[in-house]
Parts: sequence; structure tokens; C-alpha cells
Amino acid sequence: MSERFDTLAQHFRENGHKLTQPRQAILHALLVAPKPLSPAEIQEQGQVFYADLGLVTVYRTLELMEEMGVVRTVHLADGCHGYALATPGHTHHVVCERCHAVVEIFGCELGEFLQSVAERTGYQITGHWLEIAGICANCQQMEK
Amino acid sequence: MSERFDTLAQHFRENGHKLTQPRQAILHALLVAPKPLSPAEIQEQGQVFYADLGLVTVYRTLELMEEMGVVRTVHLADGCHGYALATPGHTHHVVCERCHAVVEIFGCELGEFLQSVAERTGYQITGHWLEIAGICANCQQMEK
DNA sequence: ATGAGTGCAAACCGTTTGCAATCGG
DNA sequence: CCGATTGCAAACGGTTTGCACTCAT
Repeated sequence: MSERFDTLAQHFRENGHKLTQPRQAILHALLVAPKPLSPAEIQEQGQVFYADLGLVTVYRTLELMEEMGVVRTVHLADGCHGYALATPGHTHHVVCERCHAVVEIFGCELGEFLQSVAERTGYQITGHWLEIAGICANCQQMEK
Repeated sequence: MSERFDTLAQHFRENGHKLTQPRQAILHALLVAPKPLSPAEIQEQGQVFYADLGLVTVYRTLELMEEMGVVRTVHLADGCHGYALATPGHTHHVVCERCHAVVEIFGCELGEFLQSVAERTGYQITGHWLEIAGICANCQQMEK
């Protein structure tokens, strides 16, 4: 087993969780994955290591791992649900964590950064998508 | 009706779509919304303008509007489904549009930009979240 | 007049929950 | 041993589809 695996396994034990076969399978699946996986994909891949792995267990384990900071959620292009009128041109959003008020940021200072990303990764960049979380002026007042 | 509304209405007609009462209600709802709305919220708000507005119509109209580029989808913190192992530190992703391969970008050159956003908006910035779409080197080859 | 657009009901699919059986420390 | 963990089946909530009726042009 990889060194990475052992570190993750220890994480479980430190937090007082048992390292069962289903959980090991899920860890393995995520370790060898070249991309973010959906729960269903994790089950599928995980069954290579533990044939009886159930989808429910995948959900519960992911929840656990998220709490422990072992997995991160990656937002994919589909399945996210909020709609706002499009504004001409390229904009970004700042969303208030408290009241969900949204401010649009016009102008995008990311060009240079993206250029360097393209060079570093060999990817041809086709788009990007930034969202900023914060607390709006109003809600900052409230907290006092 | 606002000038903005008329522009949007015209968009419908130009694309050969009828501007029905339900659709008008949906436009109104989005126009007055201070934040991105879920389909259910759009229905709720839209019923202020057209009481019989059905949820199914909201879905179908949103799909239509998305094709026309009239609405943008905003990704909210919940409801997005992909998991990857967490990497220590702050990273961003570049996701390939074709094969969904993911490259992580270490280091984040957004500090300065976020600073200026904070000043411009009065928000206290608590986090941000950037995803970059592109075509990976492999898939660029494939296309030839 | 007539096809685009609508609402309803039902199908669908991913996620969550209740529960009895099982496993790991 | 004993509670944490599991899989199953059923419930659940959001989204999509089939269909007959209605409306905008």
C-alpha cells in the first residue's frame, strides 16, 4: 500500500473511526482516480477492491471524510442549481455567506494568471469561473 | 415595464419564441431578484406575477433562456457532486472539457485581485473558488 | 387556424433514512 | 464483547417526460 494510503488510514484512526474494508476500498478508488469522481463512480471503482461495496456506504464515508478534511468537493459544470440573468460581458460574483446577496464584479483581472496556467499545464484554456464568498457590509453590521 | 425587460422580451421574439404570460412572469422574477434563484424560488416569485405558473414551465423556460444566453447558471455551495482527495494548501483546478482530467494549480495569484474586490464592494472576503476549463494536451491531439 | 407552449400526473434518478445484521478494535 | 459500520429497502426531493388542453401569433 502506498505511503499516501497509510497517512489517510491514520487520519481515520486518529479521529476514532474504524478502517473497514469498504472504507479502504473507497480510499483506494480515490487514490488511483485521475479526476474527481461522483459517488456512483466511487462505488464502481471501489468494487474492484471490495466487491460488496454499497452506494450508501460511499455517501456516508464521503460525508465523514469531508468532515475530516480528507476529501474536497469539486464543483462540476452540471448539477449546480442557481440562475441569474446573464450580464453582457464577463463578470464574477461575490456572494454573501449570510444573506446570499450577490454583487457582480465587472472586469476580470485574471488574464495574466490564466496565461501562466496554460503554460504550466499544457491545457488550452477555454473558460473559467470564479466565485468569491464574503460577508456583505450589511451583515457585517448585524454581527456587532 | 423596465427597459431591461423589453430587451429581454425582444430576445425571445428574435429567436422565434413566444412571449407568454408564464415566461413574462419568470423574467420579472429574475429581474427583481437580488440573488440567484433556484427553479423553485423562481416559480414562487413568478407566481406573484402569474399565479398559475408551473414548475415544469420554469425548468423548460430556463433551458430555453440558457440556450439564448439570457441566464447564467451560478454554482452554489451545495448540490455539486464530485469528490477528490484533498491536497494540503489552497489549490485550484483545471478541468479538461473532453475527458475531465484534472490538473491542480498550486499557489494562488488572486490575493491582489481579491483585495481590490473587497475595497470595491465593501465585502469582507472569506473565501473564493475558481475553476478553469480547458482542453488537455492529450485531447488537443485527438482533435487533429 | 395551428403549432408552440402549458400544466398535470407519473416516471425517473440521485440522495437520505430506518433498521436488523455484521464487523473491527 | 459491544458499539460503530454496513447493506438493503423504502422514503424523499428535485428534475424530466408523456400527454391532452390552451394560447399567442
